Amino acid sequence: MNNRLKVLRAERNWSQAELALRLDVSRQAVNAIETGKHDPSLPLAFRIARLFEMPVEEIFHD
Amino acid sequence: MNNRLKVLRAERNWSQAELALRLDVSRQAVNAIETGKHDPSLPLAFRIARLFEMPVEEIFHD
DNA sequence: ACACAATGTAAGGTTATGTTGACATAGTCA
DNA sequence: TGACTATGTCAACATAACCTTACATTGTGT
Repeated sequence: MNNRLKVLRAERNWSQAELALRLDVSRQAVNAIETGKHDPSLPLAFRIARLFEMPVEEIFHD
Repeated sequence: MNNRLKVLRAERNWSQAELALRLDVSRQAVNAIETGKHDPSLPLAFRIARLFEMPVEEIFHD
């Protein structure tokens, strides 16, 4: 699973810590997703999509 | 996470076993998702969406 | 150069997701 | 009735996801 998290975050000038806070996960969890270490759970993927106000499919691929 | 799997499957007259085959998971995994025992992983959610040819958001809620 | 913020990474743990195998129940059909 | 299908469920297990704590590295600004 590829994702555009890093770009979307950069567009908003958020740090990983800031994003983590908004998603209610640890900064390391955000980092792990961005660096492709693992995929988010479905509920977390939905929280991410809602936060960036776009469909899940526009953030995650493959 | 709520989902419309059971309905979508019924619309196509597929058994859980048939759906499981198409998704390349066990029948029990399909059953567990339908009965709300757990959420699918993000990759599996994408496979489901692709199979039913609709956005992830139209199948899963909450 | 120095301090500090941001990011990457690692170890060790808990919970979630998915597997196989097995069994119970209800419905269908020859 | 007896065989078969679909569904729900359980147990035991493996791996993935996510957590915390901690430390290393990289980037930024004075």
